[in-house]
Amino acid sequence: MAQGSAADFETMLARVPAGNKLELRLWLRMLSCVNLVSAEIRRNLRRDFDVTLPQFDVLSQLQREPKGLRLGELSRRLMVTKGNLTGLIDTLADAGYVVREAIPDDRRVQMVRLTKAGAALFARMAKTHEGWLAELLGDINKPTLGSLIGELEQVKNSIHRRSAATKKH
Amino acid sequence: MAQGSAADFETMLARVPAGNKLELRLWLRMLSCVNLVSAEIRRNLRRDFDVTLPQFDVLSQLQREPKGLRLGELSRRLMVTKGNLTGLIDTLADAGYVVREAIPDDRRVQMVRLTKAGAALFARMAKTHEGWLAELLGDINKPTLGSLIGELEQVKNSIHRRSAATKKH
DNA sequence: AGAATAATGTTCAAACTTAAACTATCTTGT
DNA sequence: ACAAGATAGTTTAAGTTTGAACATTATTCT
Repeated sequence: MAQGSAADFETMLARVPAGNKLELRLWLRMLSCVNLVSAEIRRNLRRDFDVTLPQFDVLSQLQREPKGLRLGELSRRLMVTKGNLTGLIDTLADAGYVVREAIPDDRRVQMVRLTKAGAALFARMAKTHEGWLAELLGDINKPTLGSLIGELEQVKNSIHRRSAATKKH
Repeated sequence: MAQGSAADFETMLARVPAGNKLELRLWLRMLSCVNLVSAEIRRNLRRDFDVTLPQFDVLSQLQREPKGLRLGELSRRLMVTKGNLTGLIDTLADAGYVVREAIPDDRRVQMVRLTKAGAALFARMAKTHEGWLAELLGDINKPTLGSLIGELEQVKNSIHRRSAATKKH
């Protein structure tokens, strides 16, 4: 990176005062972790594959769906707006990694799927990407990883049930 | 939000295949949680205070430091580039919420601190913000919150020790 | 069928973000 | 003192992201 990057260790430890509500402390801590990992992954993707993180995320979702995805479904999965996705897909389509396709049933929808080149690119990246994560989280033992995954599922479910965006009616 | 927002419940549960490496699953789950909370907080801040999330983050950091912070230090704490911060501070200064100040010792540095108006705005927002988090994470009991905070500190430390950005060569 | 409503994706303006190049200033080593 | 290097913040170009308005196409309700 061109600039001062992630905070140094001492600064980080001072970030979440113990006096605060537990929920706030948990939020700030999750945010730190995600920011740190995102920064590292983005830097590595650019350096090794000349791909941006959002582009990687799109390819990653499409890779799971050989038949392709509608833009709206892709938007929901990536948790970005549809307007954002339009430009992102334009770029990836220009690069030859994805194609848009109409479907006969509904002339409003655009299916998007990986091209051979896109699938090949993602296959190359996926292994490396998994390695970066294994390295970054290398100090965490298996039981802790399992515990975190389970507890964060509770967190995710709580947010889903209680956020305005996903509240039914 | 103008567009389809966060993924629906069923979609989210299907997002992290059990076959993958634990580290990848943990990463994707952290990312989901942070995206969901960020979206909700951003929406609420805009609706109730007409403030963006990045602006809130800046005010939040400055609120802890009555004497102000250098831009570089602020950049590290927020984990954003210094170039980004320049524009962000410009906006907040134009709005009258922060001021830049030179210091006598070193003519390169700019200290930034809250104005009275900025401190007043943040005080209004802080309570509400804490309430949003308490609501979103309302299904998580105290022991789980504590466990997560502790385990995520391990995660943060692992990333710090192992990321290229913070490795001591 | 026809009108009202909903859903899908695009366009647009404004704001955010990165990464790199740059200017100005300070520090270090000789 | 002075050159070389480091540091602080700004500028710039390219790309990302949101949120709102929009056009098009489907669906629902008389």
